[in-house]
Amino acid sequence: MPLSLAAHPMIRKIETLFLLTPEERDAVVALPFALRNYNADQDIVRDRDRPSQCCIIVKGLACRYKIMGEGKRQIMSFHIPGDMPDVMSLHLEVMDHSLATMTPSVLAFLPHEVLRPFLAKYPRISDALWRDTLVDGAIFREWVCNVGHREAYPRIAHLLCEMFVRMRVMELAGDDGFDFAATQQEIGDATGLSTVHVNRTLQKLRGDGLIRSESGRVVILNWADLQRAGEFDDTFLHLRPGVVTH
Amino acid sequence: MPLSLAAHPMIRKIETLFLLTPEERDAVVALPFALRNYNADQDIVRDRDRPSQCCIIVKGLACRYKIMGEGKRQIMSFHIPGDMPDVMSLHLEVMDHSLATMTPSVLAFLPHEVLRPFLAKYPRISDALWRDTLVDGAIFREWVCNVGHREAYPRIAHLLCEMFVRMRVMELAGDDGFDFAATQQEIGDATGLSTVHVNRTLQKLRGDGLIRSESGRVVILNWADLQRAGEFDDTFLHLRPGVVTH
DNA sequence: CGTTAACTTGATAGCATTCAACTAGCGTGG
DNA sequence: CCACGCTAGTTGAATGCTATCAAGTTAACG
Repeated sequence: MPLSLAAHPMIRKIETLFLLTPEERDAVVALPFALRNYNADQDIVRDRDRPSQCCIIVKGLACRYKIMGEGKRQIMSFHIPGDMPDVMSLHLEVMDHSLATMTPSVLAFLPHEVLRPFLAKYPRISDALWRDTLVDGAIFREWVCNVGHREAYPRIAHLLCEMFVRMRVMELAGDDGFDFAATQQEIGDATGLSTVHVNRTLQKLRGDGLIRSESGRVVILNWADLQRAGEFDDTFLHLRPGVVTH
Repeated sequence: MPLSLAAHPMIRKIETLFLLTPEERDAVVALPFALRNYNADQDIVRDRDRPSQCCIIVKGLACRYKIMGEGKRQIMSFHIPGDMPDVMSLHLEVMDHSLATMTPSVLAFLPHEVLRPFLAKYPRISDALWRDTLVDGAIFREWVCNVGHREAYPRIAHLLCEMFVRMRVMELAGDDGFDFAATQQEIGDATGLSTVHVNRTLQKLRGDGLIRSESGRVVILNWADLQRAGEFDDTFLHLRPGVVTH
């Protein structure tokens, strides 16, 4: 089931890291992805699973999470179209967390047995995927900093900045805002804050004229101040120079 | 400057993930590592650097950190002999954090120009390094959970469990405890807690008979309860089955 | 239009920070 | 040899950010 070249999420994603040759691009497009539709809040892979395939998010919003003691859950990252949140399963047999959709989504799957020889044949693409997992790691480190050393207000501001830049790079956001269907509960699970406090903090961000949030959408009213509030610096996203951000 | 085979930290490290063939082992030993001594609290690479080499920790204790606003610092990981904390620089040009020793240390360096063709020649070792960076990523995710959803007591317990298992796997710890020269300040920087609170929490852990801590050394008095206190589960370390832990 | 999920608001409680001071250990230099 | 200074660790009190509890409001949806 071929995906169209123009909007191919994997190509766009890799090219946020470096430019592919035409042959490489063709090879990616020729890969036998299996598309599948998901509802909101469906698990894609679960903690302790041993996946035999990798997925790419084509449409929708997903997250990694882990259920902690007392049934609370920690969200460890959000994922947007183009992301391949389980490439790691190529090298790590057992999942140490779960992956789930947050909105109705479309995912493209590729079996490990197809991907492995493909990467052996195209080492530059293999390196690109390695690089992508390294950027993921950099984002996790940033989250450690965010949750570890920032208070609620900058913490949420930083999260919004990250999502905005990542979406813009993938051309999924205009320059004024982006679709972000996370509930306040989910933002709390990601930032380690209670729903109540997320609510109050968002109100403050709105009151300060930094953002406006409608249902499922965040409008950036003052990008400079939002970045300042979140101490945001996009170095950790390791974007290829020349990629459009703002 | 060849390192002895028996205790070669890179080999031992890779073999916590999978077993090397004799030829692969020889090839690793033959690599032209450059050894260098460091004092405590010296930077190895700095935020924004563009490293041209990778390092392996041969002896000592190191950490990744980032300076946050107001001069506070967040430690994002601790590193022990065998760790290669900047392999990522092979694929990510610019450092998004710093790397520093915490104790007097010995490091072995290998230029990117040597490592790159080496990895091209030994794809299994290349995959092992990829895998190792993925485990690093898994540890960061665990830290997000730890800092995001656990209170001081389990948070510190979890950190101690992690360090103990990692050290045991590298045969750097007996079954009763391990050398850990982090100051309470540094533990605070890593867990996002104030020095004062780290101090009080350690006292509680000691008072509950879980650990004993002398200068630079942690003695595990009750491993089962310490794990329970920290909700610790070593899945995220992705150890090769058969590796000795406890 | 009823039902449920998401969001909002107010009040109370608690974990952790901050400030400040004090102790212990250790190396240096007079 | 002891004073001095420095670092790491310890303790107490006060403040504060954030969680929790409880209830009410809005929005979405069949």
